Amino acid sequence: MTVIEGDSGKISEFTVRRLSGYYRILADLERNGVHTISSSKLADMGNITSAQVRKDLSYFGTFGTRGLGYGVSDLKKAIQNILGLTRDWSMALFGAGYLGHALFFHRGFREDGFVFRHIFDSDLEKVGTVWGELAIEQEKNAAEALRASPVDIGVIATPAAAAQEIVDLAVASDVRGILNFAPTEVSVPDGVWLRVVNLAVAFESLSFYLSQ
Amino acid sequence: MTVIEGDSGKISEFTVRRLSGYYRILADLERNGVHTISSSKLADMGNITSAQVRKDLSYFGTFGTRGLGYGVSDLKKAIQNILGLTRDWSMALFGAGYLGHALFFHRGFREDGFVFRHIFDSDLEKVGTVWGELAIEQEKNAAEALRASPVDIGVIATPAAAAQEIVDLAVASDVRGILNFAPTEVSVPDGVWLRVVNLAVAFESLSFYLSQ
DNA sequence: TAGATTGTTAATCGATTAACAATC
DNA sequence: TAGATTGTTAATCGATTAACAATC
Repeated sequence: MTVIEGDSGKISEFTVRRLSGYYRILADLERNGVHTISSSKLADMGNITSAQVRKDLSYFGTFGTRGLGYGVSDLKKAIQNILGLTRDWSMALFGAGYLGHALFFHRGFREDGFVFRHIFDSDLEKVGTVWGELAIEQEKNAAEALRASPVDIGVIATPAAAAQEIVDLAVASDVRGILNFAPTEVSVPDGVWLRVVNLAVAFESLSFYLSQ
Repeated sequence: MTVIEGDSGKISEFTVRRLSGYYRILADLERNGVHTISSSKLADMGNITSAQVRKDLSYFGTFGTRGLGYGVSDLKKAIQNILGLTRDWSMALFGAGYLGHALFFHRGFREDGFVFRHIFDSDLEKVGTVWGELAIEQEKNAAEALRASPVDIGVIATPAAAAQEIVDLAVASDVRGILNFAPTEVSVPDGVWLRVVNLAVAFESLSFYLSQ
């Protein structure tokens, strides 16, 4: 388990993922005009326990009122702040295939502050094609393009074989984080954060349980 | 943590996800002509410990030879069997948007035995459009279509607002598993397996660590 | 005030790792 | 045989949950 050292000790990735869940639920509640919520109601909506909710929040401060619960908008803002969603993150997409296309056009990322600034692909046929308002650039010019206009995050949606090379390129271009959607293990140096989304794992894990 | 009761006790989802990782690594090794591998080499390739590899495998039997390690092809076949990848799984895709498109055309799923048999969408503009060799069907005819031609797994790639309703429809049509890609919590009755892939969680968790 | 609910501590549960006898 | 490596047990580590005093 990857952990980070913060003011309040070590925060596990389990906690961070649940915070992301609370954030979405709170946004839904706010949209529906709900003003306060208890840890047990929040827990029910996220299929966990109320103790877990309170414990997760306790790593970052005190956000509730005993006897009353949490203010929906206040807690949502607090979590938004904890997750670093009060600022924009600029991103470069590597790989303009089906998955890259889905990520690029996925609503919600942009609203959350995740903004694509570059799209790179090695296929010259694709170079120049415009997605939204962004033209696909030549992958081999990526280092130069990223020097002129750097990004925080590299999103890897290339085939497995190309992934490590592209990660290295992104790292050399000073990205601080990598989101890897390619179905292969990649490594990054210390100081660069890595998140992995492996679709095959989800399918295969379901297959396992269905087979039992 | 979801667990299942098996012959050898309870298998945690952590173990299943790692098995999926071993499987991919072994497939790569086999493709590269490697014949044997030790638990520690396999561990290095997956960024875990050799004890973890041996422990995971021990839940299902003994697959190695002391002093020598594991036969790559044999272990790959054994894991393929454990994960239920020796048979085909038929699937219905709900939601023919960007993400559905990416999932449908993703190479590798089909090779793994995951085959889409239906595509449903509520947008009448899309109905009739052919993807690969499959025409998009009207979502409101899904129950009927699935009665005529049932599937094992429902893949949910609809907007959040529609997800629970579609899950209920899929469950009523006797799917045994749900893969939820919609950014919302959904619930399924006992006896139906649920896996969740939430892309926003990956982005937001990266944002958290980058903010520290 | 009485009821509700937080924040936090201590207990429990389960996952990971270390260690080593078995054995190729 | 000696070296290597498995399979498994016991120890450790860390995450979750229960419990409850604090307090609105």
